[in-house]
This record gives sequence, C-alpha cells and structure tokens, in this order.
Amino acid sequence: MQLSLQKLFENYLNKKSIFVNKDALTIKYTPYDIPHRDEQINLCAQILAPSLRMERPSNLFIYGKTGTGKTVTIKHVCSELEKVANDKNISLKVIYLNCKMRKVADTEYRLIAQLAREMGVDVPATGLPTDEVYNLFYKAVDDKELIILIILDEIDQLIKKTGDEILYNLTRINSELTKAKISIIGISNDITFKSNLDPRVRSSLNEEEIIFPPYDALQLKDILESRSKIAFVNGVVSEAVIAKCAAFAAREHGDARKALDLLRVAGELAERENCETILERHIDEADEKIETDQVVELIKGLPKQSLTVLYAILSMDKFNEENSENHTGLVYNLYKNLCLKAGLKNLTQRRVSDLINEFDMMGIITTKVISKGRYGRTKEIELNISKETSEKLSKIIEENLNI
DNA sequence: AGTCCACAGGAAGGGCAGGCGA
DNA sequence: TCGCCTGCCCTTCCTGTGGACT
Repeated sequence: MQLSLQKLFENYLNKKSIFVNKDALTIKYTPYDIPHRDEQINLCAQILAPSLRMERPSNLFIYGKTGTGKTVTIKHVCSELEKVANDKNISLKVIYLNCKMRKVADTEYRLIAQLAREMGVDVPATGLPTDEVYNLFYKAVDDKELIILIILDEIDQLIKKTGDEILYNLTRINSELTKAKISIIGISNDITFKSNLDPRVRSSLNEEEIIFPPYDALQLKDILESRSKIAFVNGVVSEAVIAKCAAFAAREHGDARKALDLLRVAGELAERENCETILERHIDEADEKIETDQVVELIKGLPKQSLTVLYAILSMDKFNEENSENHTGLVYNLYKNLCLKAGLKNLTQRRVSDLINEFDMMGIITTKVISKGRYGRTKEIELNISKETSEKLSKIIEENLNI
C-alpha cells in the first residue's frame, strides 16, 4: 500500500504538468491586465488619487454581481496607488477585509478588532466593550499623518447581519481622528443595497459609486484567453474549450470567477486522466464537480441542527405525498421526525424558519413567500442544486447524523 | 366585507462560553 | 475568583399578511 502510494507520488512528480501557473486561475491572483474594465479602473483611480496629496478621498461604493471584476479592479488600483505612494514617501495604508468571512469581520466588534489588528494592535477575540475596541483602533491609527483606505468586500452581508449603524459609526471615525484620515471603499453584490439604508446613514456616507456591469460571452472569452496563456502550457486549451467555458459562465450573469474556476477544474480533471489537452467534456464534468464541491464546502462545519433541517429539505420531494409545493410546514414536520430518529432535541419553528433563510442566503435553495388564501401564508422552497449533488449531500449528512 | 389560515419575521431576552482586568 | 463584557444560539411573544372562503 505504502509502496504504491510512493509510486503514485513519484509518477506525479515525473509527469509533465499541463499547468505553468495554476494560480492565475484562482481568486487570489491579481492580474496586471484586467480586460474590459478600463473605464472602471480610471474612475477608481481618479476618485482615490487625492490620497497622494494627503487629502481624504471620497468614500467609494462599488456595485456589481459576483465575478464582474469588482474586487480584482479595486485591488489592482490600490496596489498601483501604494507603489506610487511608496516611491514618493507618502503615508498611505490599504486594508482589505472580506465581511463575509465568518469569525473575522462579520460583526461590528470583529470588524473593528480586525482593523486594529491590521494596524498592529493585539485585540482579544472577545471580552472588551466595543467602545474600547474603537479606542484601540483610534490610538493605533492616529499617531501620525496617514491616509487609510479600508476596503470592505461584501459589505451588504455585514449590514444585512448587523444593521446599518456600523456604517454610520465607520463614517464618523474621521471626526475622532486628528492626524489620520480614513476612506471607506465598500464592495457589494447587491445593487439595491444603498436604497435599503437608513437616510441618516446614506447622507453621512457622502460617497461616489461605480457600477460594474456583467461580462458578456465575448468579454469572458477574452479574459479566459489572457489568463489561460499564463496558466497553461501552450496548446493545452483549445478555442472551443474557451468558448464553452465562456458560454457556461455567461449563462450565469457573466461571472468571470465561475469561468476561471471551470477552466481550472477542467484542467485538473484532464491532468488526472493524463490527457495532454482539455476536452469539452472536461468542462461539463468540472461544472458538476464545482457545484458539488461548493455545496459540500458550505455545509462543512454546520451544526447538527442545521444539517438536520437541510436533510429535511433535501428529502422533501420523497415525502410530499400530495405533490404540492414544498413549504415550511412540511420541512418542519420532516425535521421533527428526523430529530426523533437522530436523538436530537428539536428547535422551534421560528428558529427553523431562520435556518431555512440561511440556506436561501447560501444559495442552496430559493424561497418565495406565497399566500394560499384561507390555507395560509407560507414559504415555498425550491432546491437550487442538481439531483446528483443533492444525493451526495444526503449521504454526507446521513453519515454525520447516523440516520 | 369580514374571517381565517399558516405562517413570516421583528423584538426582547435567557443562557452559555470565553476573554479580560481587578 | 468574580464581575463585566462580548458573540452566538435559541425561545417566547407578538403583530402582520395575502388571498380563498363565507
């Protein structure tokens, strides 16, 4: 057994890889050239340029769907800005935080604590009053003249979770500082995000905004071509494969991230099969694999109660005898039976309703509040994942819960 | 027009774990 | 050790709601 593993690893090392730089297809890669985003890059640069004169740039809000290049663009502009600032000895600091990262920046306390940590202050994960954390941050920031650009990615998720008070507090930070100046750069997938804010918060923002439109299939093709040149050995990716990737991603609101993921996973599948080129069927397989992997990754680490609710949702169709719409009541009944089977104490319907909403936010299901007249108002639940993924998930949950 | 259903979802608060400072 | 603070998970209580039915 051990010997064959050794052989496998040796074979792997001796094999010629079809990748040259796989990182070029991942989210962490910041390309020097970002196709079809010149206008947005210039706008960002114009808005942030005053920082080079030690003037506080306007707060900036960037809107656009997933994979429209928001993050990569702002990171690119900021890194160029930092280069110039370094050359000219200008005190400029850029802090990037993703508000969706659980346990990092998903509450007001954690966000400010993380900002303070970025400024080199050690803040405990819990235990201090929030005011105190703000004070620690002020002290860390305000010891010299400095421009700080705070990029808050997926800010809509933070506001959804904690309310918009935090945004008001953030914009007021400048009035507490004497030397340093702070600008907030918010990135949101939700274009209606701003309209849901309290008017008081909206006026305190006083911001500029840039909207990133989705890429079309031709633009996605360009992006894939430029990245595949960096990522793969010459000749591995055919034009047909790129066109197919682009078409797949264009189908989903022009998501470049999805297109790059497809190409990367298809490459990995081809390499595993010892193919020297990526075939079109690898794209189909990659599409399936990405969906399953993403959902499995999402549910990893979820508590047993959430998994039981998800299992109830996954098995709705089997138990829906009248074959009517699947709704909250049905899920709750299934869930209670599952709890009995698994020896768990069941939660209240109120709480289960929140857990169902969480799965909706994760994108595993889609829910819609409907009224059935005198038969009540409820939430219609529809699965967003393929049958194969659903079956795989069910198996994982069964093993986890011993049911 | 009024009733009624089956919830949705907001608000308040309890209980717990965990960190910090006195 | 104790009191105080936090986040998190959860319950309880409550009001609101769209449309079929009477």
